Amino acid sequence: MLLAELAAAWRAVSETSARREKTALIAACLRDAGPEEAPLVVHYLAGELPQRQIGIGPSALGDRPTASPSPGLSVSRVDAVFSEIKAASGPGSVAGKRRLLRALLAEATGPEQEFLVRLLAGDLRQGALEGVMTEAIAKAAGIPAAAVRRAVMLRGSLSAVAVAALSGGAEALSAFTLRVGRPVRPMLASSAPSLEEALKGEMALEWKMDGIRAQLHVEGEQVRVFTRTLEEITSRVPEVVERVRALGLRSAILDGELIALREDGRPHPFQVTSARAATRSGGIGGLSLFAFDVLHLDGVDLLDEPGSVRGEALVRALPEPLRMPRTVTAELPEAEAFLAGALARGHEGVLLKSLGTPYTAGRRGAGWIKVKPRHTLDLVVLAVERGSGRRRGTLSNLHLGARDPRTGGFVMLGKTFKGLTDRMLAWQTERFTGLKTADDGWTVTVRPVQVVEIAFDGLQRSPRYPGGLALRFARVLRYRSDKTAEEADTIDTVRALAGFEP
DNA sequence: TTCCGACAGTGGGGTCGCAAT
DNA sequence: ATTGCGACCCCACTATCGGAA
Repeated sequence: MLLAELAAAWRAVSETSARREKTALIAACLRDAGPEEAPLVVHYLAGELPQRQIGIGPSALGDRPTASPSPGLSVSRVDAVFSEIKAASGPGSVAGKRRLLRALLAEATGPEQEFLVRLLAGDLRQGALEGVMTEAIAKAAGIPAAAVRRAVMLRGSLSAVAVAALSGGAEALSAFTLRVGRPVRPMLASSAPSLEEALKGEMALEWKMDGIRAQLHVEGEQVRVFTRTLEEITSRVPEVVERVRALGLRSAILDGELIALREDGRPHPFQVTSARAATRSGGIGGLSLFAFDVLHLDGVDLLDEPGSVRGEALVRALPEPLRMPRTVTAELPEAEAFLAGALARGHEGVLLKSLGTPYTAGRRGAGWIKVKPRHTLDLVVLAVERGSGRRRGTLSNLHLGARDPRTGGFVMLGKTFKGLTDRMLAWQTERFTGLKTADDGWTVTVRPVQVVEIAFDGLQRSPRYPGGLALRFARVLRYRSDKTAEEADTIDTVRALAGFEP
């Protein structure tokens, strides 16, 4: 298939907002691509590369050569060049990667260049990623979307499933089953503002820890560990591998959290856990496992079993210190006490899990609900950045500061663009245009007078901001035009809230 | 006809490894 | 030795479409 056809399909998908039309366009494109190139089309139109990452980021995409006048590039040739770029490493490799990329772009026409650059930047914005792609595969192969979705969750790969579906139909998809050693998409949780809203009848409650999600595959002596995105991190967490190997499980797939704990059992800040899990040289150690689910145990698949059955299996499989603390209740006061216990021990909150639902991998369903307390501060807007994509033409990303009573100035604590409705976006664009004091084309500096109420999950040490503190997951609740900047929260309040010296 | 679940989009801070400076 | 870049951990929230009720 010519890249030009793919680029044209992308253009068409971008230009319609109807999902069914997007699905139909992509399905047609999949049928046009032969069996060789269909997996590439699936990857590209879902905004991914089969190589995953090739070492090309935004800064490498800046300069483009003159476009070729006529299309000649095939989809498989693009794939070959991407592999070549990925393979480049060692001294001089950055320049080498860029040379290869430039040569590829020189072979492409204008629309093809546009597609390639947007693909590599992760910026296709065609309103079709995995969800729509799954529908399109189903449509192209003439099988139910649910069958495709399930195969994707079990196989962890869209393109592998697409190939099977297009060549072998529903029958080929039934060959994708749970297999020890091959990670599945993890089940995700939605969130609720309070226990009252989340607790519906009898449910399991578990601590919610601020660690790294991990899926462990055990087969006799062999233990492998995967992250939420199915990256393998076995070699980075030898202490966890050893601990699980020592249990002598015959075969198992476990789901849980890895976290760095202090001697007193309280959690380290997330930054410590993250650093330990990211260090490849190994040997740092110090991560503890808290498993909360089991998808397979001793030859028996459990992921379609209800939560209660999997809970019992987990108790059989693991000793208590390796399991996430858990209780089962239908009573609000009991749930509140459990949440208070989790918070008192320094954890984020709790998860509420329905006892009846199976492990619905890869979906953020209503089966699991997280509840975390929310902190708020009244901060002052110091500057605003221009938005992009659908926020183009607006002032979107807010720079937030706390008042410094000693200097009369403000200490920046981070940015946020979250929580804004279109109406708020329109209002703030107008408001901050009126308060503008400087404009570098991207960031508009404003008179620091507008107060905004910000919700956030916690404070962390920051090497970036002047106060040595940054907000975690800040989002806008509402503008406080009833307050003046002199009434905003001070940096002293924020420091006291942090509970540590920056 | 209205409601609601799923999806895509818009980005946030921090850390590591590697290559370039 | 330091800096810059890419990748990947953690993540919240709104708008929209289209099927369910």
